[in-house]
This record gives sequence, C-alpha cells and structure tokens, in this order.
Amino acid sequence: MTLTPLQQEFVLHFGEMGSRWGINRTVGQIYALLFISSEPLNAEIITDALGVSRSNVSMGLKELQSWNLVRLKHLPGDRRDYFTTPDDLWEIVRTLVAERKKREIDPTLTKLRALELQGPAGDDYAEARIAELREMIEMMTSFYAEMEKLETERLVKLMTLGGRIAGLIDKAGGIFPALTKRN
Amino acid sequence: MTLTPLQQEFVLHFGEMGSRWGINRTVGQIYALLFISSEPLNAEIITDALGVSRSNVSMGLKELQSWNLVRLKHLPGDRRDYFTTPDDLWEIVRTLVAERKKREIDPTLTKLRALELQGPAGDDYAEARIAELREMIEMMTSFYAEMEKLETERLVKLMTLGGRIAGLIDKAGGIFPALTKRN
DNA sequence: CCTACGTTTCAGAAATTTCTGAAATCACTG
DNA sequence: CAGTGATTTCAGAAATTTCTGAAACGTAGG
Repeated sequence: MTLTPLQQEFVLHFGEMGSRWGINRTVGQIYALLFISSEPLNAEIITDALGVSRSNVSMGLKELQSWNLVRLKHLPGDRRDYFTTPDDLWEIVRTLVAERKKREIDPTLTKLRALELQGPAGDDYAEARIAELREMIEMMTSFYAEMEKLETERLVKLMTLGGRIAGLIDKAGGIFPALTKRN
Repeated sequence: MTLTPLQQEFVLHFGEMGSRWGINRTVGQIYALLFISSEPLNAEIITDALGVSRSNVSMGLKELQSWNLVRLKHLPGDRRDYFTTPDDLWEIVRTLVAERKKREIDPTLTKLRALELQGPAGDDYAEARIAELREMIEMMTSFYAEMEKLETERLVKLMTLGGRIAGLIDKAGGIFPALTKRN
C-alpha cells in the first residue's frame, strides 16, 4: 500500500511525537495509520505502508493492544488479524487517559502510601511533603473517577460551558465559603 | 549530603518513573530531591547526594528550568545558585500540565491545522478523521484554558464535588436537551 | 499428522539517549 | 584586570531502547 501525501505526513508526525508521548516511533506510526484508515488493516499491509520490519509491526501492535488502543477484527474467510481504532474519539481519549493514569500516576500513589506506612523517619519536612503530595494525587484521582463516570454528552456539555464554569461551581451548595479573590 | 532512607527511596522512585514521564532518571531524581528538601540546594550538594556527575546535574537543572519546575534562589554572601520547588503543590501541578500541553498537544494541533489548510487531498476518510481530531483537541484545550483561569479554591471545590457534578452540569442552562441515558 | 500460512519471539545490530570529564565560559573580588 | 570559584558546554563513552531477520511457534485444512 502506498500512502497519500496527507496520510504520509500525518503518520510521520505521530511517529515523531511518539517519543514525547512515551511510545516509540513505530508504535506512533502504526496507530496513526490505523486512525486514518477507514478499513481494518493487517500486519502485512502496515509493514509495507510504513517500510519497517514485520517483527517490528508485530511488537508495535502488541504494545497498542496492551494500551487497549486498537481493536482486533477478523474478516470472514481470512485468518489474518485485522486492526482498527475505535470510531468514537471520546472512547479513544478515555482509554488514553485511563492508561496514562495507570502507568504514570498509580505506581507513584502506591509508592507514596508505602512510604507513609513505613512510619516516621525523623524527617518532618519530607514526610509532610509526601503526605501532601499523596493527598493531592488522591483528590485528583477521585475527581478523575467522577469524570470517568460521566456520559459523553455531559462531558461535552461541561467542556463547552466556557466562562460559566466558575459561576456554576459557586452555585453548588458549598462546603467552602464564598470566593471573591482571584487565584 | 547523605540521604535518609525515606529520601533515598523517594528519590529513586522518581528516577525510575522519569522515563514514563518523559524526563530522564537524573532529572527525576533532582526534582524529587528538591521537592522533599526544606532548604534550597545548590548543584554541588545535589551532585553528591545523588552520586552523579556535576555536569549531569547542571544539564538536569537546566532542563527543569526549561520546564519552569524549579525556582532559582540566591543566598546572601554566596554566589552559588540554589534551587527549590514551589511550596504550593497546586502551582506545581498547574505548571506541569501547562508544560505537558505545550510539548505534547500544541505541536499536534498546529500540525493538524496545517494539514487541513493544504486543502482536499482526495482522501475523504482521513480528512474527516483529522478534522474531527482537531475539533476534539480544540474543545479540550479551550476547556483547559477555562480551568487554568480558575482560582485554586474553586478548583478544589470542583474536584471535591463528587457525585454532584452530573447534576450540576444538568442544572447549567442548556444548549443540550435533557440527558437520561448512561454513556 | 503433514502442509501452508500467519504470528510471535529473540538475540544481536543499529540508533538514540544519557552521562561523564575536561575544557571553556562567566562573573565576582580584590 | 588578574585570579578564583562557579557554571556550562561538548565530544566521546556508556547505557538504554528500538529495530531487524531468522527461527520457533501455532493452527486450520487437507
């Protein structure tokens, strides 16, 4: 398969961004290719569209599967594996956020809790700082859990509220007293 | 400087996580060390606390500065540079999110816009997908811009609303009709 | 239970990133 | 404006990650 210039550029961009996103170039390219392809693709097609080795594609697909970012499909009368990305972008974003949280946040939260359990270590500042960090992460993860539960429609509505968000928060019956100052 | 076991573990953990967070081990360790130190530290102290080369510390500090994650301080009568992390965790999180957005999202948004400007490329599906992706990123970044404006108190209040969030969204005068279904 | 087709594994090669020590640069002080 | 102490730069070394080709593995059909 030969890529159109548009596909080519898109795929190469995702490859370059890969390193910033914590995946390697090939994985980024494979994902990009699947993302802009209307039909499911098999490893063979991907290999020759990207010009990388077959085994590299195999490993890349495996990694994408471990991220839950691709869906495996089977075409009738063809025993090769075909892959796609979900049609729904929101689903993709949800998955991405969930996986990043799992890899980048959860291990640290676990670690912080373990450090606290080890008990006083005679370093009040460090202990306080660790406790504070853990509390912040807990607050953010429980907020994330709430957002995660929201239906896409509500999420969209929240995201498009614009400047009305502040007022809305204030209106919510409050644990906290009225706010008037900025930042 | 010798680290206490608690500091030691904390620092090593951040070093290991570094690769998942898009920074290298030394940068992670330097940051962790500054984070749990009550007093500002200079490069010399960091070097010997971490057991890495002086130049590595210099580069790490430079990188942390490029991320706006550390503050430079000068002690009277001492011309060495001392570094700290902000006391306010919220400030740290804000910086982190802003920088990651800048590095991980903005370049892609720019790229997607450029691809669209290149005009029809005879690949309707890819074009539609790219447009859709750009729109989603735009929605999320403008939402982010709103959140960014919120004072910390309001942010905390929002994050601690728990299950009341959905109701609150619904109460906001609505572009969208009533929601009853789940996800 | 072969055969043909497809996928995965894996050891080494290639590429990239990180780290170091030495030299260069900078800037304050006397 | 020389001397000293601090910091940065940079080329090569070391470590790590990515990629490849060959071999192993799995499985459906004959």
